[in-house]
Amino acid sequence: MSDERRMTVLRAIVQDYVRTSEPVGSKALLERHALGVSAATVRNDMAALEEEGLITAPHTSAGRIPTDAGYRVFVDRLSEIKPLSAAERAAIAEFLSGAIDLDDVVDRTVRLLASLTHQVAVMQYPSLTRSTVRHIELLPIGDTKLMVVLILATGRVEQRILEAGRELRSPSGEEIVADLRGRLNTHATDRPLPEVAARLASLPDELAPERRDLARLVVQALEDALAEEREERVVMAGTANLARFGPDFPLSIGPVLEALEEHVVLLKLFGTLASQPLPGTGVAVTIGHENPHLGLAGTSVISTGYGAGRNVVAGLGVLGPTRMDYPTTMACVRSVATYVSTMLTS
Amino acid sequence: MSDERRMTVLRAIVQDYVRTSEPVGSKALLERHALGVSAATVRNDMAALEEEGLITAPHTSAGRIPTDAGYRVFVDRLSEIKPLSAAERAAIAEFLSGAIDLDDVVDRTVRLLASLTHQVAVMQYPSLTRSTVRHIELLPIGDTKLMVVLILATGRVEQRILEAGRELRSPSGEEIVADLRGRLNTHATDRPLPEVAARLASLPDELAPERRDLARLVVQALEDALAEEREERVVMAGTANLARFGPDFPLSIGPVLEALEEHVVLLKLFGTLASQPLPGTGVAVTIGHENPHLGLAGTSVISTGYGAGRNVVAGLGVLGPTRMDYPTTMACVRSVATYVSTMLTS
DNA sequence: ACTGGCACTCGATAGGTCCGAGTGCCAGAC
DNA sequence: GTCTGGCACTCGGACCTATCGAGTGCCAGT
Repeated sequence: MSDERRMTVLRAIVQDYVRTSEPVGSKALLERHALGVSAATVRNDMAALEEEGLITAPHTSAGRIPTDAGYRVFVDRLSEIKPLSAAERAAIAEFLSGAIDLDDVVDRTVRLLASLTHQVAVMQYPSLTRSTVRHIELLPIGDTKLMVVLILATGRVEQRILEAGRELRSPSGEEIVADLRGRLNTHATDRPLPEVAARLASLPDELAPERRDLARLVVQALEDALAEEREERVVMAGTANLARFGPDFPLSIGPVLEALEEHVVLLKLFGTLASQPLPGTGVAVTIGHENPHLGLAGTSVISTGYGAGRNVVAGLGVLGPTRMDYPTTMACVRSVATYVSTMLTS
Repeated sequence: MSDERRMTVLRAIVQDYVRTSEPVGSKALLERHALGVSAATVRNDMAALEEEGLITAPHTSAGRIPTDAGYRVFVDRLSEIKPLSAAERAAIAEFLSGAIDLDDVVDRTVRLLASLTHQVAVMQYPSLTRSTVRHIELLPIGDTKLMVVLILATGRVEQRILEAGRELRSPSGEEIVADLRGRLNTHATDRPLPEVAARLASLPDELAPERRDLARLVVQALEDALAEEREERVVMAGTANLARFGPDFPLSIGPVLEALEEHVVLLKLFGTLASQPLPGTGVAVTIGHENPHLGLAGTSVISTGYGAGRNVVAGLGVLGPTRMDYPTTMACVRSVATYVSTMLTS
C-alpha cells in the first residue's frame, strides 16, 4: 500500500473540500484529479486515511472531509509555498508605501492582509519589549520638576514628569542632571528593553549617596514607562469575513468574535506562535483544536513575525475557518510580513 | 377613533415584538395587555396603524411588526426613560472606578456598556478638538534643538522636537525661549484647541523680526501636533452580541461588521448624533433606514455625549438590531455616560 | 364606536416517497 | 500483494402533500 498515493489522495481531498465546502467522495475525486487509479482503490485509501484519523465522514454514505489532523498533515507536507505573482507583490508594495506613520502602516497592513486573504487579519503593534532604546533625555521643568523622556528605536516616545524634590536649575543641579543623563544613556542606548530594565535597577548604587534619591526616582519613572508600554496592542481587520464562514456558522461566529475581542488571548496566541515557525515557510500554523482557546476550536491561525532589521518585533497573521486555502494564505501572510519589515527598516 | 388607544396598541406591539421577536397578532396582544377592548377593535386599530406605515405584516395572516417609523414614534413618545436601579448604578460606578488611566477608562466603559445592553458598544476617544490646552512647555535639548510639549486638559501629552537653527543655551537664547513660552501660554492656556490654533497663527507677527523664525517653527510644530491628534479614535466592544441578531442574520451581520470597521463611518455617526439629543432623555436615537450607511439599515444607534465638566468631549453609545429594548438601552447609555463624565472630571 | 362571529389565507410542521452520491466488500485480474 | 469492476446497501436531501392554527378582513348587530 503506497504511502505516497495516500498522501496524494489526502491532498486532493483537502483541495476539493476547500474549494467546494462539500464532503468529497471517491468518484468526484477522480473527476477532478487524474490519480491514475480506480475509484475502488481510492476508496481503500480513504478507508485507511479515516483509520488514521486524517479524514472523517459526516455520516454514512457521504463524502469525506479532512479532520484537524488531516489539515495538519497537509500543511506539514507543504515543503514550500508558492510565492505570490509579481503583480500581487507590486500591489502590496504600493499599498503599503503610502503609509505616513507607524499607526498608518499597521492600519494599512491589516486591511491589506484581510482583503488579500478574505480572512480576519490580526497584527500585534510593534512590541516595545523587543525593541531597543535610542535615547534617554532628562529635562528640568520649572525649578524642581524633571521630565524624563524615553525614545525608542521604533520611533515611539514616552515621557514622565516627576517632582525631584530639589533645586535643579542651579549650576550644581544642572551638573547632576547632566551626569545622570550620561550614565543612563551609557547603560541604555541601543540595548533591548528587558536588558535596560535590568541594568537601570543597579544604577543608583554607582552614584554618590546624595545623588541616589534623584536617580531612584528617574529609574522608577523609566521602569514605569517601560512596564506600561509593555502592554501590547493588537489591531485587526476583516471581521466581516467571518460572515462567510459557511451557512452553518451561527454557532461558531459568536465565540470567535468574543475571542477576538479578548486581546489578551490574541497576544498569547501570536506571542507563542510567531516563535515556532514551520520550517521552510517561515510561518506558523495552528489548526482547529490545536488552538488553546475554546471559542477558536473551528478556526485556524496563520502567523509569522515581522520587525525592523533582523530582529522580530511582533507578530502578524490571519485567522479563519479550518477549511481554508492554506497555501495561498500562508504565501500572503509571509509576503506581507516581509514588506512590512522592509518598510519598518527604512 | 381614539388616537390615544392607537398609541397604546403600538407601544404594546413594540414591547411584545421586542420580547418575543415574533410578529404579534391581535389575540396575543390581548392576553398580555389589559387593553379593555376586544380583539376586533384592536384589529381595526392595527389596520389604521398599518395605514399610517407604523407597523407592517410580513405576510397575510401573520401578526404585525413595527416598521422603522413605528419604532420612531414609540421612541419619541417616551417622555422620560426609567432610571436604572440603585444596584445597577452601584455596579457601574464600581466597575468604572477601578480604572487606572484614560485608556483603561475607555476600555472598561465599552465593555461595561456592551455587557449591560447586550449590544455592540462604541465609544469615541475623548476628542482633543473639543478639549482645552493646559500648558505649553518649551525645552532646549542639546545646543540648538528645542522640544515643544503640549499638555491638554484631558491629560494627554504631545511633544515635538525641532531644530531651532540658532544657539539656545546662551543667556539671550534662554530669554527668547522664555518669552516665547510666556506668550504661547498666554494665548493658549485653558482655551479650546480650535481657538488655540487660530490665535497661534498670528503670534509670530507680534514679535521682533529676528525672533519670528523660531516662533514660526514652534507654532508649526504645535499645529502639527494638534492636527495629528485630531484624528479621533473609536473603541468598541461586544461585537459577539451581533451573533444574537436573530436566526435570520447571515445577510445582515456581514455589512454591519464592515461598517463597524470603518471608523470614519462611526465617527461621523456619533459626531452628528451626539449633538442632536432627544429632548427629555439626553440621548439620540437613530433607527434603521434613518441611518445614512447602507450596511446599518437594519440597526439602530443610541448615542450620547460625555465629557469632563460641562463641555461635551466625545460621543458614546450602542448599536444593535432595530428590534431592541429602547427604554432600557437608552437608560443604560445615559447612566454610563453620566458616570464616565464624573470620572473624567476628577 | 365597539363587539362577536365567520369565512378565508397562508406559513409552518409533519409525514412519506424518491433519488442518487457514496460506501463497504468481495471475487477476479495483473 | 495490489488493484479493479461490480454489486448490494445506506441514508441524507429534495420534493410533494395534507393538516393545522394563528391571524386577518369584513359585516351585521348592539
